[in-house]
Amino acid sequence: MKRSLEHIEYKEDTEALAKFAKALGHPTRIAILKHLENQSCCFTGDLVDVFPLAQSTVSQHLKELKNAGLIQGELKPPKIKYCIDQENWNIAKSLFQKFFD
Amino acid sequence: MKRSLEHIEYKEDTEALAKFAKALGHPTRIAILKHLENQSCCFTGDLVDVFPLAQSTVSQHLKELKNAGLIQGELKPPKIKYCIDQENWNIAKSLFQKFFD
DNA sequence: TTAGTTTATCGCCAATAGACGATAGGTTTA
DNA sequence: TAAACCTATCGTCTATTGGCGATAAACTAA
Repeated sequence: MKRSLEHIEYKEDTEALAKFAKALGHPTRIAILKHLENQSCCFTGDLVDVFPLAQSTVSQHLKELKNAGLIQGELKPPKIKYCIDQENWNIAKSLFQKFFD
Repeated sequence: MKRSLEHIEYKEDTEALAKFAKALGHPTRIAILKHLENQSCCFTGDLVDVFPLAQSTVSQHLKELKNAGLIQGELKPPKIKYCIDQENWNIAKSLFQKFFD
């Protein structure tokens, strides 16, 4: 994008909401989060079994969810346990709530 | 994306939520919608004045919001009046609500 | 009919996203 | 130590996104 440097300034809430929404903007990531809500937590391998996607692809989606703050990874060697990041989850929840009135 | 043809099948709600989220995944579009919530309605030209973006860019964002169903355009020649699509807005609202529990 | 106004679309370009296979980096177990 | 297991990262590819200017399309007003 040509204007990536001379960035438009938006309100903090607007940026935050867009960031969360962007992370939710792919059905696989929605499905991952729904899965995490049910199971409360799970490992990467569990998800690779659930979705017909390469392990690297699932890992990439997890990374994006983690970057958005929606999930967090806990080292349980040799596995990694992913859970909803409850704090940011609540922030996202209230941002969407407020947005939709 | 290599697998765009052999698409994964997700639940209807998952697809719908991802579609709405994707449309919300850009700060400009969030800002446009917030503006529409305040003004209830507005014309393309109004938004072009508000945002430091080319007219074609604003038009493009409006198109994406319309494709997602979040807004609708009403012909008021020679202008076009954009408003929130209340029906789909409520659908989106409840999908996000349900998603976040 | 002509000119002006308003918005959508087209064509282009750079950057990002989404998929994959292959590889690397841990940890556990034999 | 060696082998096995689990996950992240790298490199590559294609599709999509987001920006712009220029142009087209549709309507109004002179």
